Amino acid sequence: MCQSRQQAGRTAVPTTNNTSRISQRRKAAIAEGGPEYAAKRAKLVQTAAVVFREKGYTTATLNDVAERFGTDRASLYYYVGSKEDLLYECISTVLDANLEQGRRIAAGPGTVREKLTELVTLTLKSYEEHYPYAFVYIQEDMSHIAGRSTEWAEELVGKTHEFERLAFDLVSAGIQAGEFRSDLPTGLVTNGLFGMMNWTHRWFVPGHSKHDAAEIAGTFLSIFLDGMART
Amino acid sequence: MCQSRQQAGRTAVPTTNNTSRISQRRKAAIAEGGPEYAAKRAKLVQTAAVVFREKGYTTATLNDVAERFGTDRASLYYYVGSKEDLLYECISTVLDANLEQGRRIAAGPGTVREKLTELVTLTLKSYEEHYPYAFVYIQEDMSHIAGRSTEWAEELVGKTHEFERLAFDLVSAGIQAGEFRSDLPTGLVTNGLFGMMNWTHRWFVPGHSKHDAAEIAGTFLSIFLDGMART
DNA sequence: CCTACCGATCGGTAGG
DNA sequence: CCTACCGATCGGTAGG
Repeated sequence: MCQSRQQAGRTAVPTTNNTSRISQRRKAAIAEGGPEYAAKRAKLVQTAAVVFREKGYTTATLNDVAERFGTDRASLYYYVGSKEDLLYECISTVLDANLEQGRRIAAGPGTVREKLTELVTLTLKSYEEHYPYAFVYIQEDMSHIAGRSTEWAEELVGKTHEFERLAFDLVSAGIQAGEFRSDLPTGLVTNGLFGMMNWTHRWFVPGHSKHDAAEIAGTFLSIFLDGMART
Repeated sequence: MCQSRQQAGRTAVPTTNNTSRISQRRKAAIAEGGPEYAAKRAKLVQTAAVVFREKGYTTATLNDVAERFGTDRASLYYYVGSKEDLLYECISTVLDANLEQGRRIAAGPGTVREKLTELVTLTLKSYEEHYPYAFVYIQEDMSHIAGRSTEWAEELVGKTHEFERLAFDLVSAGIQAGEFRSDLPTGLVTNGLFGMMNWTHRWFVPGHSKHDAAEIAGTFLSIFLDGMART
């Protein structure tokens, strides 16, 4: 794709020029914490999520985002420092929410089956609630997006792994406790569960599909929990 | 990302200029059917598949492909008419193979469980065998890639739906025959199965992963078939 | 002086 | 098959 001259160069310096006048004004506006500014910034991120969902992150241009936002492309830089900033904002919101709830479920009371039921339901309801942010999160493979391991990409990949680990540990505990069958590799089982959940982004459009998140979660859980039951 | 002027325009005419000198020479070479030419063209498609897998189709440039192929970007047009041609070649090979085998399985003898076992095993072994073509097929969402409904995109989407329909009909037949439980929506069940299979592209690297296609297929089938069993 | 931008253009690269 | 380019557009920044 088209790269900025900073990326095109051989240096590994940050992509964004953080000393430009517009970036200084952006930082000042963020520091001030005006509620109007914050609201308009959040609205911009939402607009970006809609456009990224429609066209894909790399194919979508900042001009597409600006047009939908009803402003000029150059004006976006009053709110964000780069296109990647927009992607980060889209993803981190839903990811942080999922992770916090996931940790709470894992640490809470209940059997493995109950906790997995909560975790799967949370994931699909979060997808429904945080659409299209959640779509962008699943669609955009971080390892493909970030050419090199930037700090923010590593953070998002790390948090994704932590969430997956919550499920893996629950499956593992279920096998240990004798709730689940023990003849299948735990990693493959967990990957299969996430496959059912994450592939929804290709066919589930909240508000426009035949079934809602609760029904989808229920169906997947029926298959998974019965399929994993000790015979 | 950067779009060609044909796409940027409002017309629905083909992207490629098929009257250019290089395209006429390409057609002549294809018509002649020289084995050397065909072999080098196939090698180019394979190189493209490797690059598309690494960077993603839109992010990858023809210069990336040419560099890996050991030639100039402009020279690629002696073998293919456009970047989209390379994507089509990558995908149609694996898709046609899967569809042909899938039809044979569906039309053949056996119970629903036996046929689904064959279909899932075929899909994962095909992924393993046709990697990285198969990765590109799953990764690149056709509805995102083709801005408008081009002929080749429609063909690939149609064939994908036909393959999915084979599985849907098998699940449906299994419910009718009393082999499967009847309390879950057939569409969601089928989507869950394809989710398990297709999400492999995010974590399964043939030859570099802990488990092979047969083990993955066996694990998914154990969960799915036991989970779908009539209680 | 501030805010929220605009019109114009930068260096580079896209597919062809 | 390369050299030499095109019309268009990229993400990002300049001054006002």
